[in-house]
Amino acid sequence: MRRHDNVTSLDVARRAGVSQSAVSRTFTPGASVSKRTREKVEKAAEDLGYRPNSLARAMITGRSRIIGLVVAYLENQFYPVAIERLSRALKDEGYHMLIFLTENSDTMVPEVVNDLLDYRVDAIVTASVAMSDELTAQCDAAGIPVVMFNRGQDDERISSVTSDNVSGGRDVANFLLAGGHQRIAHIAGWQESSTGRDRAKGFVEGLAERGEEPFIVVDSHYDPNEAKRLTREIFSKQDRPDAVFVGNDHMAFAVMDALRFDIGLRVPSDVSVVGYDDVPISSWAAYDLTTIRQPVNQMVAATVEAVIDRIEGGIQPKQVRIPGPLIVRGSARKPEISS
Amino acid sequence: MRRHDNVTSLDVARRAGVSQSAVSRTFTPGASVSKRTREKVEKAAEDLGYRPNSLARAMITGRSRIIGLVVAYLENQFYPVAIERLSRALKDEGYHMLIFLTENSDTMVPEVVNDLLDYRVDAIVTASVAMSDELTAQCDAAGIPVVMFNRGQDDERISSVTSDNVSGGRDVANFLLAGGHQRIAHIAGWQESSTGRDRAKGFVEGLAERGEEPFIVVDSHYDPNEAKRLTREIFSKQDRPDAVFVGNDHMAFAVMDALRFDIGLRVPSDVSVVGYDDVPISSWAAYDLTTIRQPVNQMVAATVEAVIDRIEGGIQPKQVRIPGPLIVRGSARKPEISS
DNA sequence: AGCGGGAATGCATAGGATTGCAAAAATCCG
DNA sequence: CGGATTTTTGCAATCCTATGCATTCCCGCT
Repeated sequence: MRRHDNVTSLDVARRAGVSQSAVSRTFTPGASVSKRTREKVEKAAEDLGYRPNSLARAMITGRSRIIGLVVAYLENQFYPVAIERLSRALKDEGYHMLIFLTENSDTMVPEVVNDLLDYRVDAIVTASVAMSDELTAQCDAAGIPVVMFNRGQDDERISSVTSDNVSGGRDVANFLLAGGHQRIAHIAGWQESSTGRDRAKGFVEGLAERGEEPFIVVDSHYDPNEAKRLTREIFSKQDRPDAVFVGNDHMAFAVMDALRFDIGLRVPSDVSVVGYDDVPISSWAAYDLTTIRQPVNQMVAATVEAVIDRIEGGIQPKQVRIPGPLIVRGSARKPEISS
Repeated sequence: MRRHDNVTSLDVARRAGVSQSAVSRTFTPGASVSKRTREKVEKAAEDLGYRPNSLARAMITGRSRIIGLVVAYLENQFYPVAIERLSRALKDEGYHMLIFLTENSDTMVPEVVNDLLDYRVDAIVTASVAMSDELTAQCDAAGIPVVMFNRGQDDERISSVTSDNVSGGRDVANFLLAGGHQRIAHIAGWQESSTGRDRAKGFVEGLAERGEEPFIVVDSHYDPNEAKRLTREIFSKQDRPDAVFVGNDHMAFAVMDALRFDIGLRVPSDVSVVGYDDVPISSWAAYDLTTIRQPVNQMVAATVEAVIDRIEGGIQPKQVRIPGPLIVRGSARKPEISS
């Protein structure tokens, strides 16, 4: 097997007739090198095809410039889109992303986090994944900041970035009430997750403020198949809701399919449907889903900021909550315009 | 700023009363350590919370156990799904994924690849991204194997894994002809990409074998908006196709939306639509898309195998092409069952 | 008891870069 | 032009682990 003798800074140094330090310095922004040596080094590096070894650099500086991303699943389009933005934003800051897919379980997450710690990532971003206290402590002890994306957390040691799910839920309640709906069901997101809980909470509160109660609230565990099953169950009875707020868009599509194709109801004339996220598919004509937009760009920006702050500035963790607007489309009856 | 003094193998060695080598050996599978020292070391490591530093290990072994993934965009659900599978499969083999999102351009791809080379990744997997000859040569010189996922390549130095797009295209042609369609359009994938070309080629050949010609073939550049525009253009004329084969599912959805909601045609009674990929959305009732399945699992398995072979075995690059079945659903008129 | 051989251990080096420190060179300024 | 700075430069130590080699240990066998 052919060994590819990597060209090192020493090789470059020899060829350029300078010390190895000089080479290092030409490739370190802000280091002190004269124009002449820099040119010599650059020439030699070019000739030899030299590029600094990031791993060696990471070893000595103690920064890998790698961010670990832990994400549970990508079927819900919200995450791929967010990851895409996140990756781009981090690249602009000179960071790279080591990605891990995992189940949101008590056995897999620690395993994955250990792998990340082994790679001495500079920070960990979790998306749709919760961290146990134990794990949090472990990262904290290792001095590795954790930022949770789209999942809140009471633990003060962890930064989190979410949209304002409570007010989002409340907005949905108000919108549906304004549309004259009487019997509003909620197929809620996973009640073990902060997003699921908060959206449900805001929604129920919103109804309560107007003296109303939800027709029913059920936990879908963020599983579209489960959501479908629940839809069939709830809507095939005689006394059925006239509107449903679904915990996220991805499930809302499944719900709409079930309503239209399994049960034969029409949206929105028979039932109004509202989702949460505003993923790209929501604007597709087949669904045209009214939903709360999660401001992905702002959320990503906040995440990157939180990450960088903690890595470079040593700033304390913070909890960011960004409000998102209601996007009115055709899947839910609209309120009469009151003059 | 507090320095988190990382615990090193030396610390563990001291505490366990053994040499640093012994520590290293306990954490290296297959190395020669007695049960007694192993236990002492494990105990000490546990106490101190020691975990071997992957970066240091990578430096000395020359393997980072990191695979670089370059992918152009994640809106097309085919890629997130594939990435998810890929990540899991690689993890099982002890590899991790450094992910890069890029445009499929001549300026960005080299930039990204350089970043990857800097991290001394063990291999590069590209998804929906083409590599210039120059770049290929560069990776080759660095001894880093490249595997292209879902994109073919003439260059023998690169492994590629695709489905059999030519035969897939042909199958579509046959299916639509068997369904009695007379005027079949093709809103093709990007003709600069092998997938786009091959699917179009197989389709046109398939028609030709039965003495037919496509109604029209246009290049959508894999852009759903462009596909929509083309759909409106093609189908709003008097003399319109009675079927359309779309270059991938993601565009097929856009096409169906345009047909139904912009033009007011019905699928499949007015127009049959066939896609390519069989992403999860295709089976959603709202689209119920007839399509060619890309066998993601097999493709991922082949990709992982190709990667590992080249890293560990030094096997030569190879081109893998896996056939995928036609999945018949409701978006295209079905052939009469001939007794 | 003595010997042979495999297993276990430790020593020391390597891997490729960054960086504090001190020496050398270049620059400034009166 | 000489001394005082400032800028460049090189030396050498450091980051953390893997591993070839030499040595020691242990065990079984005659």
